[in-house]
Amino acid sequence: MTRSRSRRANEAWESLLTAHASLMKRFAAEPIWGELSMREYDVLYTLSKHDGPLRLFELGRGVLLSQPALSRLVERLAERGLIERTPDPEDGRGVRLALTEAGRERQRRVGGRHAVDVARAVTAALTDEEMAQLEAIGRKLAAQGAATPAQRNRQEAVL
Amino acid sequence: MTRSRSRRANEAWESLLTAHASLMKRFAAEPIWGELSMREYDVLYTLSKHDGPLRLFELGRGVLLSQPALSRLVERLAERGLIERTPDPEDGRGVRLALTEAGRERQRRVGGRHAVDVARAVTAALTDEEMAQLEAIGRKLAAQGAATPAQRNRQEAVL
DNA sequence: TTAAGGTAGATGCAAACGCATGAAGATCGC
DNA sequence: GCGATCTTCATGCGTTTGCATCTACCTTAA
Repeated sequence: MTRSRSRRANEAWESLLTAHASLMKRFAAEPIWGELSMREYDVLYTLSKHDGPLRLFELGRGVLLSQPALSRLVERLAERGLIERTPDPEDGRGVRLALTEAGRERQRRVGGRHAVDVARAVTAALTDEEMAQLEAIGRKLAAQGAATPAQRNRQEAVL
Repeated sequence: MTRSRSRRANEAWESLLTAHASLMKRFAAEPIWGELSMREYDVLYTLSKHDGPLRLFELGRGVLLSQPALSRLVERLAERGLIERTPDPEDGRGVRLALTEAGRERQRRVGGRHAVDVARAVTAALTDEEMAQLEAIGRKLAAQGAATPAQRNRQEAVL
């Protein structure tokens, strides 16, 4: 790999990081969250995307949080009546997580307002083409991040 | 604004979020960080990018952390001898932050290893053109996030 | 069948975080 | 020039996080 290609990769990643931090701060400052933290909303949103119940470790893939922290975050949301936690009948170790009706309603309310802010910020900054590019690029990067070390080794071996 | 344009904006943002979480997890799992947390490294890196000393609130713009949390993170790094904190002669309220020699050396060591991982992941996922697109898109989004509410109002008034 | 190793989630505990607030200096208006 | 307001950073305090570890269950193979 050329030196400049590595450098460009790092610049692109730093650019993504900066955009992320900058916009996250802006979104967090919006007065739309009510009693929810952004992390809590993230969990409710992830559950709302999938129709069936999710396992804790599946939820963990999408959330930037340690397993114990996520376990307790879910516990708190369950105590507040937004999530229902039931033992998984197919795996005695597991838990099945699903939104309660209150949780679903809360996600919709907050999510609707948040989507407006996201749309405002992103459409103000990007053209339609750039939005499409970002979506495709994000998808590729996420797939790369999700790859297991073994898969990555195989991938490297091919190069 | 059309409904689908808003929807595309949200999909693009979600794509960025997913990529961010996915790759951050992967990078965090790499055994390169030594005694540094990624947030601590982020601060050291930000200081290393600017040659002159930085004010605390300037540092805060780039870091996704509350002001008190950043204040204490800097305090801990100063206690460990990686950052030097001196009162700002031009503003009695302020603090000037700079890397010590040990801090600079530590940033270089860890940063070098981290850059290798970033390059591996990003170059494996993206073409050169996509990397360039991501860099440009991130720059635009960051600028949008950094705009003050007043600036955004003016911007909207024009539309 | 059962022992060995692996995986899912919970818990103890110290460290770190966010919110609210305080202290001290800067800035603006009259 | 001086009080009112704003800005910058620090601190008290309750909450949340991460690391290490534990328990319970699943899986594999002899």
